[in-house]
Amino acid sequence: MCLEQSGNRIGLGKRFKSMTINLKQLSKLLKLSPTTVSRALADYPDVSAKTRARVKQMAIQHGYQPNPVARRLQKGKTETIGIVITPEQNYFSDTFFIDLLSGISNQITRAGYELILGVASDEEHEMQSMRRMVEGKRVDGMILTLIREQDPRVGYLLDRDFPFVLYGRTRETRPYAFVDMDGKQAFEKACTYLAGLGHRRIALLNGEPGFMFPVGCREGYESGLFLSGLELDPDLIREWKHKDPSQSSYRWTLELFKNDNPPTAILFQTEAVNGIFKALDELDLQPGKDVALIGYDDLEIARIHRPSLSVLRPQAREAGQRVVNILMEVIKGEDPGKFQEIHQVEMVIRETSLPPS
Amino acid sequence: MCLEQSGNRIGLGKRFKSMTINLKQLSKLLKLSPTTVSRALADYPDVSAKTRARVKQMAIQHGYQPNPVARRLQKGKTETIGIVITPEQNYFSDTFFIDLLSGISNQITRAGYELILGVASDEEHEMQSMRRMVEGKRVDGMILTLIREQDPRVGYLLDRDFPFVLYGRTRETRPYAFVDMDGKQAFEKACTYLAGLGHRRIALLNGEPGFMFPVGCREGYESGLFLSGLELDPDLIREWKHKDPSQSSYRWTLELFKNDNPPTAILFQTEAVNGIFKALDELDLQPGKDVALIGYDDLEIARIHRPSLSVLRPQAREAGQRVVNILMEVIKGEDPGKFQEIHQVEMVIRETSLPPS
DNA sequence: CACTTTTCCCAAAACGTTTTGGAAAAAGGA
DNA sequence: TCCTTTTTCCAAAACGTTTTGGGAAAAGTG
Repeated sequence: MCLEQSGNRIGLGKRFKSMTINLKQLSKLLKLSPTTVSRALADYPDVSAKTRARVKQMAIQHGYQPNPVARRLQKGKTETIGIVITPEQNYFSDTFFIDLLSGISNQITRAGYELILGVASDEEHEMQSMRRMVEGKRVDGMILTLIREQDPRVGYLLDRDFPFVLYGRTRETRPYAFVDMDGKQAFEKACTYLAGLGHRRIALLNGEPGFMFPVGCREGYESGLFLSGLELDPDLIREWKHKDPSQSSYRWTLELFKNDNPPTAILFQTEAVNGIFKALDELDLQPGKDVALIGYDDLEIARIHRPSLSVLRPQAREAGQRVVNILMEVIKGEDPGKFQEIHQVEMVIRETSLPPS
Repeated sequence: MCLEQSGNRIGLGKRFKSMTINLKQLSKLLKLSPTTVSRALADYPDVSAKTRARVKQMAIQHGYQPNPVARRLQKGKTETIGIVITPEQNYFSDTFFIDLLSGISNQITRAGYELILGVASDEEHEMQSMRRMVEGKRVDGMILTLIREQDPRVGYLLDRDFPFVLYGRTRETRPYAFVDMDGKQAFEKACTYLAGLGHRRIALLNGEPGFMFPVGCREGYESGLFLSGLELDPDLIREWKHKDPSQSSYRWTLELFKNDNPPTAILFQTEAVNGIFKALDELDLQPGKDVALIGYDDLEIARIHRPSLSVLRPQAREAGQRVVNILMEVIKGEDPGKFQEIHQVEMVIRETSLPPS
């Protein structure tokens, strides 16, 4: 008993490793060369069907899996994609982002690649984390999210011809690959819908300037007003802060209704909904009834709130998958400029988009 | 112009690679052997101070960084840690988890390691994703979170002597390494605090059974009642569902106040706060004034809500860092049973923990 | 049968490091 | 001076794959 235990102890470190078999051992078992085994498993045509079957069967039997590190060295690839997130900017608490990440992760796994994650506290560390991945030869490609209008990451990667794909867009003249939601079309649709219901004073509570996504939202809003024959009133447009969406949107909503000609509808990013609800509550205005609301992103709260929130719903999972598929092409050497996708956004009408009372 | 462009085009694929230098090239530049250069950079004592300085200077000048893939192959390590998250179980939308992840990621980077992320849709895929990492030799160790009472992941890893650390605990007799928050002490503290204010009917809205963390919370709650000389009333204990914290806690809170002897205080996980606020609002009860509230986890909403929510605040970042430090020791071969840490939880009194009216 | 083609397999090299086991040169001791 | 010790460097092997460039045996062709 005591002996057995100490026997185990000594072997502990090695035990796991010894459970695993490598190519040379497998080939010895089969009385074949490592070359042939490798090629059999990779379905090369120059190995006979009979031996291929024999090899595969033996591989399964012994649970052989090629050591990815060795393969990466030989192939000169890391088989790894990098992404850096900055929780400070909130973004992450959004189920939307989780869906995006889920799509990304699953597609990467399907390709036999790995996703490595960096968590940065601010813009500077974000860049630092990315440089470590790129210059440290730790990844074959990068995925960028939460893009800013002037985004140094994009210039950095373009300068090095390093493969990357944006979820979003930026102001950059050189061609690059991206997948983006059609925020413009979405907000235009929402705006004309509300105008069609009879709303004449439609407000926009937009994301923080500096980031790219509010730009499209604003364009869509303005275009929607124009198409509906409504005037643009700068008093009805404000921005919430990324660092605390609820707080800033709360303050802004209160302020907005001090106006002598207050809005009857608000367009906004769903992230900011808590502050709006809070403010409306204090003002004794019923969401949906007194003020129509349409949010961008279908978060949990939008579904469970009473009244439930009408929203614009981007298909985040699908977008994440596309990002990865495109990145794989770019890594293969395809021209990034060929891959610029803008995805449509669906509108989900629930209880907060009624005609004005 | 045109020529230049096409020149660039042709070289595109190679250009990035050619920017980077490897050990052999560097050693040629220095007129030294690769051995010496490698050892100089690694501060071995058998290379003279003079050449070491020369080597390091040249390495910096040419931006040399050892290829991590080659080093991993030689060292027989992946220098990689794995983690799998399951967004279905919500968990992730919690800033608490982001803080934990942030601590984990930063500490892993500091160690020169990589963090690879799996996103699984359910328990089965969670296991599948982990097996891919472990059996595919893609990681040196695993970090597990959101632990269940009976957690197959733990048994799986123990059976293989594969290094891992839990954030949380499980029911398992074999020794394993973990970092956990002292949920028991936290809820006991909160409970006795409320009782000290004069509350006699204190309710517990606890996490879903099956997971481990609600167990400690309940123990602390019961112990707190006992220490305060209060009876345990099963009618005052309910569980919310992980899949939709807000919805289930909303229903439960409404139900609770149908009681002829309703509570004057509620203990709960902050994750469930939206449903509680919503229900209290409908019941015309003011949080803090009519019902005292203390939540577990200091989420954004706790700070910005008016009245602000008193909370128990776990130090997630620090916990994440500890998890990584411990995992590194376990990977080195230390006995996992030596590393079992339970961290204290701080109580933050804000506006929702007043005496009963 | 003799020659060509096809089928099937393999030895050796390569990927970029680190480690092992010296060996030459310099320094120290008598 | 000669021997020993210390200092400083390096060639070769190893990590576990995949790819390259054949080569032997079998099959086809006339």
